[in-house]
Amino acid sequence: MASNAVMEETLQVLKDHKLRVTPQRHIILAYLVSHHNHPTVETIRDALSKELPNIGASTIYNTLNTFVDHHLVVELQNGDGSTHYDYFGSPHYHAICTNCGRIVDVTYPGFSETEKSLEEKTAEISGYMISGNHMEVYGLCPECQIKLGIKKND
Amino acid sequence: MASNAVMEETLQVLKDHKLRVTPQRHIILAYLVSHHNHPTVETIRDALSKELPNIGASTIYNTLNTFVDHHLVVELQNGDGSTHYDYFGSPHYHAICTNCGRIVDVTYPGFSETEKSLEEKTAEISGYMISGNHMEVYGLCPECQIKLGIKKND
DNA sequence: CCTTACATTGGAATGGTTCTCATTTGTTAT
DNA sequence: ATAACAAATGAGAACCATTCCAATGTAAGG
Ligand SMILES: [Mn+2]
Ligand SMILES: [Mn+2]
Ligand SMILES: [Zn+2]
Ligand SMILES: [Zn+2]
Repeated sequence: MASNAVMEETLQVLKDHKLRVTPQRHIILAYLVSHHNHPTVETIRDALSKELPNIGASTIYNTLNTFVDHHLVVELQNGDGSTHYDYFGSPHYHAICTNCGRIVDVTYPGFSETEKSLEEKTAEISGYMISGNHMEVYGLCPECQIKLGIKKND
Repeated sequence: MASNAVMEETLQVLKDHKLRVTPQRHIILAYLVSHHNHPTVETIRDALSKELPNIGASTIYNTLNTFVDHHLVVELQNGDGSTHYDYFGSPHYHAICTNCGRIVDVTYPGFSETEKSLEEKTAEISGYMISGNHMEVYGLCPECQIKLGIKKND
């Protein structure tokens, strides 16, 4: 279960975004804030089965779509057919395993400059009024490298 | 219809990748090489209805998935629910309109360095063995800016 | 030309996501 | 506190992009 501090924080986030505070929204957001596992709707439903035993799948979809609209949450695909969700509290991007689908967070000093530069150049060239970006990197996670018997430098 | 030169080029591409040369593959690849409209499976099916009146949807999916596996083609989502496909002849990324879904190609001098740097840093930090990346930028296309009556600098 | 491994076909199945609508609930104003 | 209204919820049905399957067709090598 989410800590008291997380519950306070998420309550404030909902209020800041002028979103109606329902138990479902509060609990889902608290779950996302305290878990960086990039869950699917099913994963969330299972994880919250104690706190919200009767929640409908549509409510989870509605809630997550609302969070996405408010840029609280981002959507990710890893090739397994379902959408993964991620609370976007601090800027980062993702490395996605092409073998097992594992998604890990990545950032580095200077990443936000890279981002900003990409957006500025894109605006200049395309004429789009930029509102955001997604960067993803694909490859084999360390575990799959071992599992598949692949040598790094050879 | 695709030009003679395109047909020769795509034939060679298929051979280079040791892909069996079927009319369906050849025509689909030629279509993608000569159109940068980021089509869906339905778009492709409609566009090729003269040349391939009896092609099955599963054949188009199979073909495109094969091309994706061989890194000839990349998949894109623009939020309309279906996957868009793009022949990836030269390195570029995409600006996607959040209002109408329009996808345009972008590149700039130094882009490949940005890409390479992102991949190297990701490998270092995550331990993944990198095989590729996707970068996308979101915003309003020029047409939608006008349609929605949005001023750029104000 | 024969062989065979692989590709195509079309229809059915799948499954993630959205839709519908009756009911409940949160919020704001009185 | 209460009332009134808009918005959210949840169960199930509907949707539809994509995959699966078994039968048929065909490209490519010998
Ligand atoms: Mn993340
Ligand atoms: Mn493109
Ligand atoms: Zn993996
Ligand atoms: Zn647009």
